[in-house]
Amino acid sequence: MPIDRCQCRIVHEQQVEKARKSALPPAEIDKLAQFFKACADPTRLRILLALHQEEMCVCDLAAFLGVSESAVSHQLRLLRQMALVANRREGPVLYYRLTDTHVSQVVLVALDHIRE
Amino acid sequence: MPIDRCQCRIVHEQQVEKARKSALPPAEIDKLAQFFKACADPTRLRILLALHQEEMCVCDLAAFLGVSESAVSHQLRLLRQMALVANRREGPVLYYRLTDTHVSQVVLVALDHIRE
DNA sequence: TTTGCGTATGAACAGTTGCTCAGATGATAA
DNA sequence: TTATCATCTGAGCAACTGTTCATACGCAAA
Repeated sequence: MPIDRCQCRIVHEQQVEKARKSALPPAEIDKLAQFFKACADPTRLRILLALHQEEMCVCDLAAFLGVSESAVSHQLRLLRQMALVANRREGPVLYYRLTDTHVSQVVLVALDHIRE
Repeated sequence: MPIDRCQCRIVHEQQVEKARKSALPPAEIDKLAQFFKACADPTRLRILLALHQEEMCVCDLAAFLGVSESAVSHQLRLLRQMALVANRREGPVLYYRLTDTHVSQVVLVALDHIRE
């Protein structure tokens, strides 16, 4: 019987209907959530902020962050899958960089928010 | 002995040093991560997007989202603690709204990113 | 004060996350 | 080929997250 989980009697039908009409498709909501998840970890944030300055290899990032190279590699894979970073091979070394400016933009606006 | 966890011999000292100098303080990194965590859940994202249109009460949000009012209330508390939403009481009803435009801005830029 | 409604809260549990460890790639040089 | 280096990957586990359930709170009308 819990089909409609809201047991309230007073529901502003118009507002709910309006929200339903302008809602994004579930697939897009999930993608958005995934994107924010990628930014929602201190280690990954520091990676993104570091790469915002210039490209770096896994080894450098590990030294900068003070964590194991394995941990960095795992995080970079996640960021790669989300298309936030890309890499370039030079011999045995992989240099990572941000894929586009959207990432920096998002982080900088968020920074404005928490600083205000 | 694992003070310096990076066992690599080739570390680009200059780049690491540059990254260290321009790094944000840990407190700010954590705040940023918390902010993104608040956006990193489909339910909370849908709440934020709905409130971007107009203010809504807990009951309406529950109906719109198709989840229990308790679940909505828990999520709203989190968003309140992160100062992403604020509320206004009218009798027994609490109407929630976004606190500022930064949230919408961030979400919209992120949307651009995933759509490109 | 008592009742009823909308909302808030704490405990508890399944699912997820980020790390470490050990081993496997792939490129390069001997 | 073999050895070495930088990096990647899968398994495993402690810590965290989002939901449900039961209960408590706060306001308004009776």
